[in-house]
Amino acid sequence: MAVHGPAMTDVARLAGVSHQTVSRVLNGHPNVREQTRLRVRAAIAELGYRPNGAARALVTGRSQVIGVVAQNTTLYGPASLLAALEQTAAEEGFAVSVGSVRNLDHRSISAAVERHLSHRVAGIVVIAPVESAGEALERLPKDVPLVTVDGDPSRPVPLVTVDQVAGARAATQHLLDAGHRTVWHVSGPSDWFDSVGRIDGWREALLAAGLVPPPLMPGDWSAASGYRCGQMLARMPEVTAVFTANDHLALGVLRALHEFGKRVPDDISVVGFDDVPEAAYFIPPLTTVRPDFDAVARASLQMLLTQIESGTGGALRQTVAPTLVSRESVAPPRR
Amino acid sequence: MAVHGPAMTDVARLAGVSHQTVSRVLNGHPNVREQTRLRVRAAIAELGYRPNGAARALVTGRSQVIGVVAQNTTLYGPASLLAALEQTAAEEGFAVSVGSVRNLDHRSISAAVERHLSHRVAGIVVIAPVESAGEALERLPKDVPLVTVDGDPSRPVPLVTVDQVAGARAATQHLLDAGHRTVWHVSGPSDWFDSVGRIDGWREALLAAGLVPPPLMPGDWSAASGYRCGQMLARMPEVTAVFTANDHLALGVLRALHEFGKRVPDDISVVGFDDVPEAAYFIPPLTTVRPDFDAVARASLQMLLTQIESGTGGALRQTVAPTLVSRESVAPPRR
DNA sequence: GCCAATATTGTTAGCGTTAACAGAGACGCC
DNA sequence: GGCGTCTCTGTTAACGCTAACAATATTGGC
Repeated sequence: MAVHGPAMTDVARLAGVSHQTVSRVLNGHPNVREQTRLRVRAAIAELGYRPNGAARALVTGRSQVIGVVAQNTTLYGPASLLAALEQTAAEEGFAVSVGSVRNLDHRSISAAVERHLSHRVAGIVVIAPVESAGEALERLPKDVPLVTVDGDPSRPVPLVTVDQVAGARAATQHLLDAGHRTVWHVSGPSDWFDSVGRIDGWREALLAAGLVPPPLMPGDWSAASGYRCGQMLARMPEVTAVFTANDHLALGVLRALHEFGKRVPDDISVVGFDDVPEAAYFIPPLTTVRPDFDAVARASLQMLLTQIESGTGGALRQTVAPTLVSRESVAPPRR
Repeated sequence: MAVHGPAMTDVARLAGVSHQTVSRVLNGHPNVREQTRLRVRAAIAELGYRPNGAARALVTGRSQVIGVVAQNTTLYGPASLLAALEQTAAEEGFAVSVGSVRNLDHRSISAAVERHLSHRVAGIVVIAPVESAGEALERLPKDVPLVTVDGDPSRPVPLVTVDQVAGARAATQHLLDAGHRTVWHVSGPSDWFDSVGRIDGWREALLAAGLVPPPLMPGDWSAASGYRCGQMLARMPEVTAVFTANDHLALGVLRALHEFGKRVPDDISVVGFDDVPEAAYFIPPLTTVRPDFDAVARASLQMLLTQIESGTGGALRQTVAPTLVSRESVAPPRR
């Protein structure tokens, strides 16, 4: 290991210039003669020189790294977001450092943020979809660019979020439009903002149609909990339409209905949320709501870069609209 | 943003010691008087001092960061691996920097590695499950600790991998044990080692039973390709058992079979691979093979840390055995 | 061909940390 | 009591880079 690569001075010596000129070439500084630039580039290539990010970070006070704090990066949503964020960041020349957290409480989040700060990240993206994270975010150091994704809409922190309410409203409305008398909802955990937003959207759509929302079936995002709720729904003959807070819940519901001999969409229509890649191959293919994770990633990175460059804090807010993807799990009710 | 936090000298001044003593306290150096240590700690706390990782990385030549190069972190396998890796790394005091790559070819991988190297990461984990990555890995700089996960078994590079062959053999054997005359296989893309290993295991099990493997059905991991293969399989009356290279392929197969009126497991048994969380809620619940991603993550990090500490290169190799998870998608064939 | 303006390059001084060495007490042993 | 040996602490010099300034070409206008 021992041997370190060549440093800027080595390149400079080989190219017959000062290290500062090398630095200028590297940073695309304008006033460098073309001929010199080429000589330097050749020297860089010949030595296989690689700039030392640590040294640069030390002197500029910022590294070209963006820290991400997230909880469960195995879930489809967070995973997609992280991947999209990383893609986008790479295009802008930034690396992404992940700080997974077991719980999204104050301590855990602060600790993750501290870790990022001691590496002098240029900015931080917090994927903080739950209640308990909110408080932590306000107490965070104000001197680092920060953006939250799917966080608490009521906090004065820069926020990018999928419009859960609109998505849920669209899903519910879609079922009502198909002719259903009412729509049941299997929700996510109540401390997730995503959950709350989807519940709100569902409720709004029903109220707007002059309907009284039926009791909520609370789930926890997992297919297992969807299955349990599905078993209950299957036993209630009046149920003809179900909107689930994500596709995995829908999968569980579908299986429960199947076991109880209920046919989808003939007996009961189902709409999910997320549009996981497999949703098109559920039995039957699932009508669902697709959030645009790329757009969210782009928006949050953009917001972060703006802060980084301008130095402005500012509590911006941006919302990305999801789209309804119509497949075969919805049909008019049989009378 | 402007304002930088306190530096080590500030802490030193407040504690009435030299900055070097502060450094010693921070790094747990033995020869510091207890009283001094406490005074320093108090000063650190009072100022909210945070060590500057960049400066440390500059002087030591290594940061407390581990770089991960991966392709599609949205897929269940890579995502789980990444999450597990991050968890484990955090416990050891390391941050994880992700370098996603669009393609796993030489150029892309090298570029990602270069990015990590210029940040002077302590080590690199390459999740390189495809053929085209192999070459790139051998050309990589030898002076940085590196471990590959699910890489090319034939290359002289430290490697941690799930025992694909054993997993596939177990899956196939499980179907044969149930009484099936032969087992068909829907595979992953042929340039993935995971794929190749699973094909080998399937073939081995059949050959060991004195059977001639039926033609391979090539898929690409997606439910869509599983669906296409499933449509073909459903038309062939002699097919009674299918082993798919992952659970999403299985999902596609299940749906195709369902559409063709084939019942699982009554008419055809299906076994998947991965044990995605939803597999237990497929229709019917899927028998599958579960790789232990945590174990893989632990093993690779361990291997990496060993290299980091000892400075030894060494082409170690470690294999993690997967386990068969039996559910309802397998039954004896009807005669 | 001369001067000012401009383009290009070089020099110097840190950034905040660790490593290597040096110094100052305290202790024990002959 | 002198001296080697610890234990603890301080001093100095890098690490590789960028920013600020200084110095040196080069250019254009007359």
